[in-house]
Amino acid sequence: MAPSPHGRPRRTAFLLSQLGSLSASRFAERTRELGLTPSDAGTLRWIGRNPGLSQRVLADRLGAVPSRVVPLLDSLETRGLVERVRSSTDRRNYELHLTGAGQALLGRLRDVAQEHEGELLAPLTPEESDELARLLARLAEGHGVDVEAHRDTGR
Amino acid sequence: MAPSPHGRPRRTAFLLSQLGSLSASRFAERTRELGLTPSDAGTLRWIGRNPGLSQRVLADRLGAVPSRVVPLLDSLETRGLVERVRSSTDRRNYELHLTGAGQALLGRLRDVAQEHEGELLAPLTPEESDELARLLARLAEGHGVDVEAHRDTGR
DNA sequence: TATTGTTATACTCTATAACTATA
DNA sequence: TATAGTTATAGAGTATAACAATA
Repeated sequence: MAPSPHGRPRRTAFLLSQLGSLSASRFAERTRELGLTPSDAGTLRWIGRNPGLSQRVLADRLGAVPSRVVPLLDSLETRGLVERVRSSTDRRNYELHLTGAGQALLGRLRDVAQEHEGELLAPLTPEESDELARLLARLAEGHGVDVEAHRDTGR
Repeated sequence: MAPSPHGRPRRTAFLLSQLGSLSASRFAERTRELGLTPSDAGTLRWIGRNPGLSQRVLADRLGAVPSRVVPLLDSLETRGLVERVRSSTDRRNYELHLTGAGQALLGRLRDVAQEHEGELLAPLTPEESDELARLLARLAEGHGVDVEAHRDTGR
């Protein structure tokens, strides 16, 4: 890319990294208030949208390795948020479901996500927020980032 | 924040996290080709801009703890990129400097950063890139993010 | 023989606290 | 007594590979 009009190099990519990190850490603070890590939150989201999915598929969706989701689900199951049900058709794998408590928490999680969104975009006007959303969506599309994928970036 | 005009919740904050993570990991790939971690790169940048600074100050600038910068500098010093010079006025602390090789590598690092910027913004027109830079700068300012600070987010 | 989920292990990254040497 | 830097240790997070159960 060419330098900016004044000859000073642009740092937009770097700024994007910094703000992305800020957004992720602020969101992690909010999920922590719900007793969840960002990985917990992503897992609840995926199971909520795709009830009955297997651990193998969940691992793929999260961009994680199967052994990684074991302690993740152990923790959520212990807290009564998720259930592992043996598949009757293939007894090797589980069908994952949210419990009632899990669904309720997922609802609160969505509220929290919207609050987070509002706080993050507060410095912008509604028009600017719209424009930013458009530009980021275009950038994501150009780089093949799946907007729906919930690959948690961790902290 | 209010939902988007069509009632579907916006995911701009999440998109920002994802793209920030993408930007950081792509940059890490490029620095790795130079034999540097992102932390190495940030350290070279800070010393290059502030020759003679102490490890304590460097740690503050990097947002790290003093014990963290020890192995970082050990590695850079072993590779002949950085020098630790005992301060003559206060023999407790070091004055950090880049060697000639360190300065040369910092130059290549700047080239790499600009290439990275170009690749990342490639899906946008120049006008859109300008607009994105403006919006992100406004967002950073609103949240008190120091644009010059080089707090590396890690991977 | 292949696949799902599990366990055991190890590796990376980082922070905390104790230590030394100077001041 | 306070500060710069160092070392030792421990913790979080994650991946790799071997394993048991089922297909």
